[in-house]
Amino acid sequence: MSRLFLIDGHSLAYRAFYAIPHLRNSKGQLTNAVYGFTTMLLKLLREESPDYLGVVFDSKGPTFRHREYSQYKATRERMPDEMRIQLSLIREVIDAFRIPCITCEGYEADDVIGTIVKRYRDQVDEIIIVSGDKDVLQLVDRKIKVMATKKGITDVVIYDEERVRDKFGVLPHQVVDVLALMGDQSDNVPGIPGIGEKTAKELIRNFGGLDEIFRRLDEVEEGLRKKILNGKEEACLSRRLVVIDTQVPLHLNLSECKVSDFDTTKLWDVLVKLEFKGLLKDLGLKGKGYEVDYRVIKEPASLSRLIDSLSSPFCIDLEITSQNPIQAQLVGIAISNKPYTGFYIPVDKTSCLDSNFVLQRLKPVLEDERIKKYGQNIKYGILVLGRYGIRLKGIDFDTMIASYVLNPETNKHALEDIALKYLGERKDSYKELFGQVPIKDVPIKKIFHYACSLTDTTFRLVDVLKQKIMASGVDSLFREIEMPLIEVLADMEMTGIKVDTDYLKKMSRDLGKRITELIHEIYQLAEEEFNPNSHKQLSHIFFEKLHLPIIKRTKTGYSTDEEVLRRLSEIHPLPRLLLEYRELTKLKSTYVDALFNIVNPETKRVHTSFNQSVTSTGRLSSSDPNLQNIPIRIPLGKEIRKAFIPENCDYTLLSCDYSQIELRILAHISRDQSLTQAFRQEKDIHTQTAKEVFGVDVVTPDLRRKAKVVNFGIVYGMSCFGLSKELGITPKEAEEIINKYFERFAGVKQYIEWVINFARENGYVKTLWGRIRYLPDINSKNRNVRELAERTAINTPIQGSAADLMKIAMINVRRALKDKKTKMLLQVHDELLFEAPKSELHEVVPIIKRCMEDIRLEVPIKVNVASGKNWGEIY
DNA sequence: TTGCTCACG
DNA sequence: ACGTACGTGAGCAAC
Repeated sequence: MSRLFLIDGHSLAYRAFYAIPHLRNSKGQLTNAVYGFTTMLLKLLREESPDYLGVVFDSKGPTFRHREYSQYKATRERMPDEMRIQLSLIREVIDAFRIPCITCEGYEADDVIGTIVKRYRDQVDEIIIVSGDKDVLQLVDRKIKVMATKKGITDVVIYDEERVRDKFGVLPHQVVDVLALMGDQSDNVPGIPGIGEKTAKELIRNFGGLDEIFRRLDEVEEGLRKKILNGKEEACLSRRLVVIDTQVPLHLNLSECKVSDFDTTKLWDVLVKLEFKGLLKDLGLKGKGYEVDYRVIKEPASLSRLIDSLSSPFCIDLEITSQNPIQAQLVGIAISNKPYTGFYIPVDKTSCLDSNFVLQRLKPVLEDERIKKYGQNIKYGILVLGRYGIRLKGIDFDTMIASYVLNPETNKHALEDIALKYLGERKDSYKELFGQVPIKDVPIKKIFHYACSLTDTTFRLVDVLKQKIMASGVDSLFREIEMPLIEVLADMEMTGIKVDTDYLKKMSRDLGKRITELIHEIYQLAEEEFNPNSHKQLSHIFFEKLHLPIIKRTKTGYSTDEEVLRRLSEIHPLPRLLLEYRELTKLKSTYVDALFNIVNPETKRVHTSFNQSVTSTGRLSSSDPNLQNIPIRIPLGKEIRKAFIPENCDYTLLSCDYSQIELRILAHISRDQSLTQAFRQEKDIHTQTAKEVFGVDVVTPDLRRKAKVVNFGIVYGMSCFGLSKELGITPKEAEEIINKYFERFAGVKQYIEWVINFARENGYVKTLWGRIRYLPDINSKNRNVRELAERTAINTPIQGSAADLMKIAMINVRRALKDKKTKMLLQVHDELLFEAPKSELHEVVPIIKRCMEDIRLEVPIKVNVASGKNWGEIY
């Protein structure tokens, strides 16, 4: 049985465009319609295996219908530009599938489809029209069906004769008569005024067709008859407009629609361009083939030859047993120093190349500053090599970091992502190649190719990324800040911070006891046992059993967050208990117990990971454990900080934090008179703001608090609603405060307007040190989306410049402390934490202060220094 | 995996 | 009429 499928191209593209709201490639181009269209096409090919397939598009110019009726489709909204630009990409995809795109000048897709249906209905067993448009239902008969998208992009429904009758109450060939009577809003087809869907269908059901109605008008009830008589002309016109023309002068041969293999090269190119990684994988497409020369180093002599050849830049990657660099064991080393080549040195205790031997041989090269090293996530390599007593030097280019400075917004900086994006090569990840098999159990003859391909690809990426970095103007950010920072972070991670495990143990016990008590009290008040961690069960108790008022909703139900609980505790004792329960369990599970479990039992130190390629603004992030969110605001939480201690009693912890760094940056960027003056005169900035905004001379603590909230809000691009909620005042009052602020700090207002404009015109914003963040949504038609982009445009230069500044300081501090015993341990965005011998304090404090403050801006930069016997007692 | 909540700057 | 402050990571429940 042979089947022909005819797709209404525009109809399907529209459906895809609206079904998939946001999808962009890394260049910010909208690709939602192409993606949806391609997915649907692929699904159709797979599930229906059509014998013949064609995609039909409307022609560009006016059609005979426009000549017939000048108002035809006049109310139709113009195709959105974001959609229009995707049409040619859709055609490229169709082309790559070797499917014909069919159009005919002066005719709509429906007419072309109708013509094809009529012409070839005898040559195939079945024709299926794929369209979201109901007009084509008129073509349905025994052999012709319509496949319509129901909702989303994959849900479809098939209309055959019976289904049309069930759904519309008339036979397929009667559809045109129904439309002639009721009209079609979307095409601006008039129909008869006063006759809607219901009446139209009933008339056609009773009379069989339009002509029959006019012949037997006397049988129609009087009011309706009048309408029909008056509207006769419109009805006839409408009918001519909705009837599909099946006599289109079309040059097409059925054989052109014969489905064949797709053009892999073309498909590869277009899918890479669009960055549809999932589809590439789905289709099993590989990049263009290329010859590689990958070798295994099996004995000392060839190792020597390799080492001798390593005089120019090379790329290195370590194959290890674990994700965690602290416990990772070396399995092999891959090296590439020319494109398309690679060497793999397996290290094994049992062979003559054991890890110590190989590393000792490589050490002089690895530690040679003059020989440049390339790598992907080099920090990891530094940490592993550090454990083998090797200090990697000459670190020149990290492809992961390069990808990050090029586009900090994405989280796709894995080698597979970068290779696809910049080389157009699809790489298999370890998991795809070897699954769950541990690296030690993968035979060398398989792993060597994988390992060499990693270094080879990384090596070849360097040139491409260098070009991109120059073109984006982020070269000095990359060279002078991000690359040097890698070693600083590696040092800090290696050092770690000491934790008082006995103290944590006791705290865990105490918290545990109190939590048990609380649970009992909660059960009593709730009069039943339930899991207080379960948001669902809790909502049930609060809002269905106790009928407490609903304060806030979440996407899926009722909110029970802190604000809600606080307000509910005014009227019921249970929420208060829940608040305490939440606080204690959070502290216990997230901090006390988690920290205890991750401490190195021998050294009693924890080693966090500082990630350099995560945030969109340029900040660092910390994980495993996250040491950037250790409690400080709430009193009990602060107790946890006391668990962080110096190595021994000769040492002390030293904290150096930037004072009001973001507001100082704002003062610098905006050059605002009042703001810069306040900082130059070393005024308390919140007090000063309060004076200006509230117009008072004596600032009460409460007014200062309010001004502080305003200052925070400014940096975030707040709305009057946001401020009103934060201060517990009406939006009107908040608006007055904001207006007053902008009146007194006009430079800040100007900055905000300027930066939003800059983003609109350029599609990105920049920090003081040239870090870029793209904002593709800045011109979005969706207000919420656009306004978020505007707030981001305001905030990113501020937050990001502060991050840049801190990174510069860290690099300088490390260099200045090179010969000191004092060690940098942690960075918490605006604070650096050190471990210093008490005897060295007087020496290092001025050094650190100078490094951190020595950045010339319009306003002075100030660092507060404090020390203590644990992290909790510093402040 | 997603959603909610909550710890930090 | 709607939804509304920037940037993170982690634990837990429920699917």
